[in-house]
Amino acid sequence: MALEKKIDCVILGLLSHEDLTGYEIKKRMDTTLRYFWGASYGSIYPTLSDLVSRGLAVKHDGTENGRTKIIYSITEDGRLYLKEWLKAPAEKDEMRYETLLKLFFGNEGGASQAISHINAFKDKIERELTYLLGAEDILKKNLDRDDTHKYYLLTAQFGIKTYRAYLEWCEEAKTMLCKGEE
Amino acid sequence: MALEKKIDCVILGLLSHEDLTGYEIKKRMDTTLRYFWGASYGSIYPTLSDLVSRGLAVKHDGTENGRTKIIYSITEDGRLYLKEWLKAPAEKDEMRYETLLKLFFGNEGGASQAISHINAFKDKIERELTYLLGAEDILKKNLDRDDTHKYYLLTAQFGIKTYRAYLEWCEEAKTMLCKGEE
DNA sequence: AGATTATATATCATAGTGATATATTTGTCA
DNA sequence: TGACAAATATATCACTATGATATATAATCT
Repeated sequence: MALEKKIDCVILGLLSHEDLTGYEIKKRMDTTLRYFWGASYGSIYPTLSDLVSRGLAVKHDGTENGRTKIIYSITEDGRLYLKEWLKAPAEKDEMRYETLLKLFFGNEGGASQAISHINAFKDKIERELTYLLGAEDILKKNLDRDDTHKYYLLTAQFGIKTYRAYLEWCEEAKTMLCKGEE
Repeated sequence: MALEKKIDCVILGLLSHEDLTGYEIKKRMDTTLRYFWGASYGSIYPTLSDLVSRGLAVKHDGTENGRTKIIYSITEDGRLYLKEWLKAPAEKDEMRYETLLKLFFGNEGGASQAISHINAFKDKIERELTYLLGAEDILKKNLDRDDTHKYYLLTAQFGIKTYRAYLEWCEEAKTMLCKGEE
C-alpha cells in the first residue's frame, strides 16, 4: 500500500548521511549496499532530478580538481519523507538467485553440471565473504565514533552469517550429488 | 552476455517437467520457487504467447470440469533452448531485502524501530522455515521415486540453512541494539 | 606521448511488477 | 436452495528499474 518508491528512499537514505553526486551514489550501491540492494544509473539520475523537483533534495554545483560535478543534499522535507518510510514495516524481502534456479531444473542438465554451478557459486561467495570480513573489522574499530556504524555493522554481519551458511550448504549439496553419481 | 530472458527459462524449466496452464505456473512460482525466484501474471501470460510464436512451446485447449483452459507443453526446440541456458554459468544472484535497507539507515529512526523491523522479519522467516521443513520431509520420502526430487530437495535445504542463519542473526542483532539502548 | 582507468552525467529500449478487470466454478454454511 | 466467498483462469496496463550505451574530462600508468 505504501506509495514510496524504493529508489527514492535509498537515495534519500544515503543523502541523509552525507552530500553526494550521482556517481558517488552509484559507488555506494556497488560496494556497501550491493549485498542486499542494487540500483543502476538509469534510475539514479532521473530520481535525483525528481527528488529536487519535489523539494526532497537540493542540488548545487561543485568543482573539485577543475572537474565540475553536481552535488545533492537532503532537505528537511526529504528527511521527513525518509523517516515516514523507515517507520513503515518492510514490504518485501526477496532473493533472486539464478544459481538456485539452474539447480532446481538441474535434472535436465545432470549432476556434473549442477556441481559446477555450485562450485562457481562457492567461489563467488568466498570472495564476498573475505570482503565483508574486512569491512566488519573496520566497522568494529569505528563503532564508538559514530552511531551509524552500529547499523552498518549489523548489515555486514547479516551478510557474513548468511554467506557462511551458503558455504556449508555448498559442501552438503555436492556430497549429495556425488553420492548419486556413483 | 547471454541473451536468454530469465522468465523464458523459468517457464520452460517448469514445462520441462509437466504440461501447465499460466495459472498453474503462477502457483508454482508462489509456492515452490518463491524462496529464490518470483514472477507475475504480467510476465507469465505474454511470455507464454511469445514462447509459442517462437516454437519453444505449443498450446492446446483443454477442458476440465466444464471449465476451459489453455495448456502449454514444451517442444524439442524448447528443451534445447533450456539446456543451453542450463549449461551457461549463472549470471546474477541477488538479494533485495527491504528489511536490511531499513536497518542500514536505522540510525535515522532509532534502535527501538530497528528492533521492531527485526522482529517482523523474524516472524516471517519462522513461518517460511516451518513450511520449508514440511516440504523437505515430503521430498525426502519421494527421493527414490523421481530424480527431479533430488534437485528440489537441494534448493529446499538451501532455504532451510539460510533461514536458520537469519534467525541466529536476528538474536545477535537484537542483543547488540539493546546494549546500546541502556 | 599514448593508452587505460576513474570520474561524471545522461538516455533509451527492454524486462518485469503489481494492480486491476473479467468471468466461471467450487465450496461453505445458514 | 440460495447467497456469498474463495479458487480457477486469462489478460492487460501504467509504472518501475535494469543494463547497455554514449559522451567527455582528469588521473595514472608505461
